[in-house]
Amino acid sequence: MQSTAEENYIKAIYKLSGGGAAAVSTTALSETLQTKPASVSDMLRKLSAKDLVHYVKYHGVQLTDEGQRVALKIIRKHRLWEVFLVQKLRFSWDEVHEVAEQMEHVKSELLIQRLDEFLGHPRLDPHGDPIPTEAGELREVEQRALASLNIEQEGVVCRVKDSQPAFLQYLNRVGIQIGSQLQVVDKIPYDNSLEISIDKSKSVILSSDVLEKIFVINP
Amino acid sequence: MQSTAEENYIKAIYKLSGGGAAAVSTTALSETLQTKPASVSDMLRKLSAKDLVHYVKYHGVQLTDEGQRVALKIIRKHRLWEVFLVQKLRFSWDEVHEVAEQMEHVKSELLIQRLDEFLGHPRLDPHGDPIPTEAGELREVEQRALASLNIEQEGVVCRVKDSQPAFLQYLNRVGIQIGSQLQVVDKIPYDNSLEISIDKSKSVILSSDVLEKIFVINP
DNA sequence: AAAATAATTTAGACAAACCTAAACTTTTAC
DNA sequence: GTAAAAGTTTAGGTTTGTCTAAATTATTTT
Repeated sequence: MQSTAEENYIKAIYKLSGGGAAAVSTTALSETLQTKPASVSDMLRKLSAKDLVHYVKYHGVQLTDEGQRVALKIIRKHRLWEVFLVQKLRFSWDEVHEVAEQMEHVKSELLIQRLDEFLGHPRLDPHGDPIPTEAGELREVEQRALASLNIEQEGVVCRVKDSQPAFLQYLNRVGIQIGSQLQVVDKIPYDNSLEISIDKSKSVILSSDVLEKIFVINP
Repeated sequence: MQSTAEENYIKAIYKLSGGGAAAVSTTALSETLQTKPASVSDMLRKLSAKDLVHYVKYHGVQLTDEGQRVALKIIRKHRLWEVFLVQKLRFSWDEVHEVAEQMEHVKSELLIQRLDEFLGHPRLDPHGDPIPTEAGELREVEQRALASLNIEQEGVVCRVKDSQPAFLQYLNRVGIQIGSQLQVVDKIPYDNSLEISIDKSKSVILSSDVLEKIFVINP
């Protein structure tokens, strides 16, 4: 059984490596986790001793198969709790992350099984991220970044890859949510921003930073 | 804000003092919390510095008003989660305690407000214990221990004062749950046990230990 | 390819929450 | 009312997870 701190490291390694494949640097982890690089080194030695990561000094870490299984389990719990908070307790998508971050560490197999059942075995969380199955499988949906669309092309928002309240509140304000119909009205080559129409009505200009974080289907 | 460990001490003091009034000894706490008396002394000094308890060396602790408020908040969270687990996730009453013990430490005012609302502002948890209000009030129901009933007298089970799985599973086996109609069939003076009929059908003999833990209304 | 810079690890400390062993109070027993 | 027993606290140590400062390794620059 892992401690909360260990679980947070494993989750961070998973996210930074984009699914557990690539190696992750100490500095990257220290930024994500808001701890000093020296503390990260310590913890990596510990996770390595537990065979949750492959760790080569000065050359970064990768999750082992076991580490990956653990990561997917935590992510499953996190995303199921997010669905619960939004669908059952009327949280908005910018309020769920911090609370789910705490609930994901509650230890009980039965709890997660029953929660999944209670929610009707959802496939996606409120940000459009896929929920791993009990067996640890990620069912990805084909999708592309809004930034990759050309003029006139359309898409339906299926996912946003940033859970920070500030970003989600920004999307609330411009009127973008999961399911919004977007269309590229114009390209501004100067800074790679796009003018986007939302649900066939108002249009806004989105910076390339934002365009990289919004994903659509049927492009 | 209190740590999980601090919260567990405050909860234990509340329970052992029977509501925060009486003073509680170091040994009693060490037994309840499964820690050594020396560790309890340490923590009491710490809680005292935070003004959550009145602590006089060698003479036990009591909760301060602030400590009592904190205790009731934790108990409120614990009992609301128990209701959730039983009513929404089909847990049985002997499975909820351990999980609720973890969930009670999640920090979010909004979460508890919304959970309370989602559950329909329940007044009692699955063991019949009252749920403190948001304002920190305990709405007790008039009740008496089964042990205090005389021959022929009846009552409806409204509460059981022991959340240990072993005890609750014992009640499951003899067929007693919240709402069961009990009647005293016979008194056995030798060991103060009683013969009790359950829901006007089968009858069982309950030891005085057990009789002290079951509470009834309309006696 | 050596020197400068950046990234990383080791060494030594600290706080929280626990422990054991020893010292100290309080209570109980005679 | 003193002595033994029981209960409690203090002193010093451990583990987990963090920190700063110093040492080490890798990378970049020239």
